[in-house]
Amino acid sequence: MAELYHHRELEQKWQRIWEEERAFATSNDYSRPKYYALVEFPYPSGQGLHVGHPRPYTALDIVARKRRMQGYNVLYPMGWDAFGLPTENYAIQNHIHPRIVTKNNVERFKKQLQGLGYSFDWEREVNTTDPEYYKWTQWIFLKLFHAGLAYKSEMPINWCTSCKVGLANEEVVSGVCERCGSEVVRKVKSQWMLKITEYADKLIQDLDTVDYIERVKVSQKNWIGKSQGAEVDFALKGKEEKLRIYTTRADTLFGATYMVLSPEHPVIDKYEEEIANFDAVRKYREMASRKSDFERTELAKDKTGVMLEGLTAINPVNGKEIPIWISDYVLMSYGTGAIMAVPAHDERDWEFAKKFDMPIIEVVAGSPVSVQEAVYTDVAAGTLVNSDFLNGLSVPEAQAKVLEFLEKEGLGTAKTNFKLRDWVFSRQRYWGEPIPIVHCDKCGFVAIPEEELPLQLPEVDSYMPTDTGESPLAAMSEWVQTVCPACGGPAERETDTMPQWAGSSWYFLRYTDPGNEKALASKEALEYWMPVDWYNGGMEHTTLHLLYSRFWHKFLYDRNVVPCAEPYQKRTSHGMILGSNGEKMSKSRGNVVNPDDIVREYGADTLRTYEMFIGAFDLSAAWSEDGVKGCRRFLDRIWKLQDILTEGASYSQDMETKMHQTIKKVGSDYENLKYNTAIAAMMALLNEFYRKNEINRAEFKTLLVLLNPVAPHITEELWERSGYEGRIYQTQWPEYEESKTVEATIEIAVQINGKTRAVVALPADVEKDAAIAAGKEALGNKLTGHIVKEIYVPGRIINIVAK
RNA sequence: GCGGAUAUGGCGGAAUGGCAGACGCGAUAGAUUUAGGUUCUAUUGUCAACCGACGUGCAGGUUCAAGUCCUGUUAUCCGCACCA
Repeated sequence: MAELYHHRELEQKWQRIWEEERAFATSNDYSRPKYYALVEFPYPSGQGLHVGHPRPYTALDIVARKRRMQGYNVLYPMGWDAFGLPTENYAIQNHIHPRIVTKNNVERFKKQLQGLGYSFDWEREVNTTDPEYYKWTQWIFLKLFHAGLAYKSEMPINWCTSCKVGLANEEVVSGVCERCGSEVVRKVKSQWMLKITEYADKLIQDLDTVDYIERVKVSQKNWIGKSQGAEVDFALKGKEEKLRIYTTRADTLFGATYMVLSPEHPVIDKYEEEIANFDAVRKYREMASRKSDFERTELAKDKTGVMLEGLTAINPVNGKEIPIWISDYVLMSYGTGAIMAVPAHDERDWEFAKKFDMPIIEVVAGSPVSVQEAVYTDVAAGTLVNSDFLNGLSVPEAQAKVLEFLEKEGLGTAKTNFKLRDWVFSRQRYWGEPIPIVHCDKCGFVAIPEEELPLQLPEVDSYMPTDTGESPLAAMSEWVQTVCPACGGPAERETDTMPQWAGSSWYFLRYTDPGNEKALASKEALEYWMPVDWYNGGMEHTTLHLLYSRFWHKFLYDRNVVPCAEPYQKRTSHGMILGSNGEKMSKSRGNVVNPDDIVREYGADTLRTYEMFIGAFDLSAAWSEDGVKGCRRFLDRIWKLQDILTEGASYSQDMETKMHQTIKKVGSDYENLKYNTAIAAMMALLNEFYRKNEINRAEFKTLLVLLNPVAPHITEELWERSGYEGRIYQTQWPEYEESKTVEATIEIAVQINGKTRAVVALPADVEKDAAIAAGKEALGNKLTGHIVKEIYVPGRIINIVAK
């Protein structure tokens, strides 16, 4: 009898040996086939590792280990996305430097990850807060700046009243701060912006060239929000000036009965004198400006607005005079900040028209009820009416024709718009990358010279953001006061820092060559390793992080820094791990599971196996301690196979087919995110050995290798104890023969009218006639009536259709 | 409102249009044990307990055959939200 399975000693032993032997160090031999597997690097929070972390890490660890056994040079790296607010807030509360907090958290995280036996190449660890790392984050920013893609702009930003920091639109959730839940208000500040909109089209188009799971592609497309329409000029009666609007329904031009401008539209100020009711207009604009974006959209479902008395617009296609309104349902930040209102065929316009009693003219027929009763927006079915030269056309035909007309007459042009807006890149915080720009009264904004990078974060007395909204860096006058690199005169440093997204937008490049002092990575390393072959991360990052990093990568590609247009060849996402009550794990719900406890009590291999067995990889799954125990039992039974091990050196006759089938299934399941069924297949195989009460050396060896990517420690130990050659991590992935996965005789269900009535055992290669004859014989007198049809699906089923 | 996903035993979940419920958990009975735990064996969708009938959110349809395909519908979860 073998001794008991002591997971603790055994796991520590192998983690030590792997480290000593540099088992998973990536080779720089660029002649070998490469494989780059990537998981999102964590934010090293003070709470330590969450049980959610090991799910994706184990999944790609399985892929990485399998690839190594298949002869690939594998890069599977890990690092730290360590700038960010929680660390800074902790530092403020406890009066510890964020650098120290980060260092402690990273140490803890690293120890926890190493305790799980991941095959990360720790020699390539990166940390976004390391000046040698953020030197290159700043370098990329300067490239963007020189290319005109980074600019400063006065603009209303989302201001978190509690964090005292500007937030990107994406960080505002339901009108409150994504991080702290406090109220978000609008505040005008001068902000650094990145022109991601310049890449909007490419970011959509190139999705066709990559292998992302469908819902990730869909959400990227929705976020970018491309729409094709037209810009049309409406004349102002008695003025030279024209008002430009944006529409996706130029076909409905004849139905435009009024115009609506955004309250911020500049033309309003211009004609202050002529607007008779300017006091009312001013009042409305003030009210609108006080509202946050959230209030404007969420709380103002009820349409409001004011008509501009004294100004009239002229519909360019029919010369009709129409009134101009302002309303906050029209946003200055999209299109031209002005629309033509076609109440018959646009829901918002219809509501507005009903409220303010504006005329509703039908120009697309097909509605079952009058457009006075309900809005009609069906593009596919309608036919144009009341529209002069467009009458009788379908919507798409009308769109083409009216556009042709507008362009010919110089009244408008086709125009594509995007919902995507430029990226607010400034944070008024300490714990982030300093923006390497100075402001000189004479020269304006000037980049600091590349040789001066990294521009290090100075030591400050307080990390507390100021009430005025300035970064804590602003209080460091010694640091702020500098000389202009262009003219040598006095200048001031930028005191805002970069958002957390910055460091994570390019980290995968640094892994390819992390020590490089001359470039973010060498050309050779980038050409060999990029693109990432498989990137897995959370669904919560499928819009922002993915979009931002693709944007930076495309920019770097255009600047000839990286060799490919897309950073990630394949992107998958994992589901969340929920508490045992099916709710999201959180301290307040009291359902948090600490991975350290599981590792201590059951072992890292058990935790890994359980998290892979818990359910479909891309769906969320609830934690179950009983499920953990079941996986531990499975490993115990693997361990005890030692007791029934016999000497045979090839698969036994009756196990051969099963072995080949299992190799095939486990291998393909590992590739297709079906870790749960891979483990189920190995459990079934294990049960088979117990049923026979024996396993030979060839069978055991194969089973150990198949299981190794999931449970690396126990399989390495059993490998050694059984006297197989070398280490299991150095061995080859087993091959299977397709012909040997097919059983010689198969059991086939025999059905009458689709209901199973008998089962026959037949040779796998049986002919149809013989199969049906055997089937009928097995049915015997159950078969009555006359036979209409006989169906034989090879290897599957015999169905006799009888009446 | 728009977009995406999900719905299968007591539970987690399997099923290229071909015997629904693999695998695991839990449960029941038995063996081992002083006992509990562990381990082992057997049973375990429901009803009927003999043949059998019924079963994948709900209602239809296609097919020799539907959890799977089509049409409609309900519920839950996630994302976005006046983007003209």
